[in-house]
Amino acid sequence: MKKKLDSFSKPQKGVPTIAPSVFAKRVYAVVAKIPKGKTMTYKQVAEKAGNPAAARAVGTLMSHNYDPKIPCHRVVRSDGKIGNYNRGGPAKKFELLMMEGYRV
DNA sequence: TAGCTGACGCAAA
DNA sequence: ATTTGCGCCAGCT
Repeated sequence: MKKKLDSFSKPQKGVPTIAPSVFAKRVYAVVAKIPKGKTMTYKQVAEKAGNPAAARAVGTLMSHNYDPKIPCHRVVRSDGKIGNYNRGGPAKKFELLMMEGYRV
């Protein structure tokens, strides 16, 4: 009994892993640093990542990122809206934010 | 290499 | 206050 996890241990090519770009790593680091109960806008994350105008790029990276270490649900839009979510849609994101203490 | 798309942002109407 | 258009960068075909 030592197999089974084989397919789970190795990197699956079917996973939409994003390119290991420098900017991407910056974004991941910033998002991972977001404190619980707080929310950052894509613009803020982009700015911290080093590109204040790469808000779109941040969203693109998040959409391709499925890493649980990246609480992308804490990243919201500057309009005050929640934005999108690749793990169940904006509804799930809304629940998570409320669960963590997000208030309008 | 060039073009299109996209979890955004902001300005103008 | 809401809707439309344009610009932005990164990634994919």
